[in-house]
Amino acid sequence: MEDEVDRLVAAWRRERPDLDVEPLEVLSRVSRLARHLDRARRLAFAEHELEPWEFDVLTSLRRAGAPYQLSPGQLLTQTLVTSGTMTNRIDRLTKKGLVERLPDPSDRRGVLVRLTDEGRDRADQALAGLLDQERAILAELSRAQRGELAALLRQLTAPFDNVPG
Amino acid sequence: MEDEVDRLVAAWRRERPDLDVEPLEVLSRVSRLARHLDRARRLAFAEHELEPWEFDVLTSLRRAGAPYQLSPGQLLTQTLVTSGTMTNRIDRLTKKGLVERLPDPSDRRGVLVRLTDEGRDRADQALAGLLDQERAILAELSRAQRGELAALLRQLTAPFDNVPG
DNA sequence: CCCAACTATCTCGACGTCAAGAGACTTCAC
DNA sequence: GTGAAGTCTCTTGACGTCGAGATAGTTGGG
Repeated sequence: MEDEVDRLVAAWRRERPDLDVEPLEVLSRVSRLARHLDRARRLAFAEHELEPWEFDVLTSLRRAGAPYQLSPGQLLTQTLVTSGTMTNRIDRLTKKGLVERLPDPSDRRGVLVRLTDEGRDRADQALAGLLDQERAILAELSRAQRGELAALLRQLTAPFDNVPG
Repeated sequence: MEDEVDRLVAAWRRERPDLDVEPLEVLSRVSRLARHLDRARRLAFAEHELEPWEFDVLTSLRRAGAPYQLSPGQLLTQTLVTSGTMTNRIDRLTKKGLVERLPDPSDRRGVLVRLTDEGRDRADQALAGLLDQERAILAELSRAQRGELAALLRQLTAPFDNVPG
């Protein structure tokens, strides 16, 4: 089956026959698929009355394990947003009762952000919903194909994930 | 080589051993890789003094072929932004002399956005730079692997690209 | 001890996007 | 032809993010 990238590549080959546009076959698909996934996730989370950014923060805390608390700085590095954004997010999640701020007992500059019981439940429910949705999307592929795809993608992500930058 | 998703999946298996988190192996990698690509692209475009959104608009016009003009509405559907955003983008690109607005001769409500000569050159240069960068990222894989990867990704994107929504 | 350098979090202003709707024009059934 | 419905672009206001700087607290060499 043809997709939007096939059309895009065909247009480039017509307009710029001098260029080798083969890289777009892989990387444009990655970007476009990510965009589709963002939209699909937004819908899935909406059923649990969560925004994607809320899910990101709550699940970072959830993955940390009991007692489900991290500093704002640790949350920054996990979610890849800036500090001003994180302050704002924690404020809003606190207002909704999903997290709470505690003073860090070992550093008076610091703060710890802890999941409330409701925050934990909401994160767990939303994760289950997300996985159901993703399984449906991946039903296009066989188990073996999914494994292959994961391995190929890992080869591309590993260099990014294993350098200082 | 291990990547960030391997760590993420391991954390979930520890915290939620009851869930099957296999879908994350594929789709979290897609999302994370897209994020890395966004950053890398921003850097590549900066060498040509272009923002990613500028590249999107200019190359949509470029791909249309001579005389390199489209209506704002056509640009909306290509770039997946809303109309207010597109008005703003066209305004800024006009100020930079990369596109110009022309009245649509066949519909007085309408406008045509046309690439200037400079806009066309900038789009061509930025595309070449982007392809060089993407080739470097894909050098991790053999030609055959790239083909496999493109085919697997097409299977996932095609359903999104070929439905009304 | 003390001070300089460093770290952690929060504050603030600018910016880009979105969503809803207004205004201008076109189309088509009657 | 005329009016209602549809289409196209632009305007507006709210919102979330970023980036730079401010504030408060910590650390370590001398």
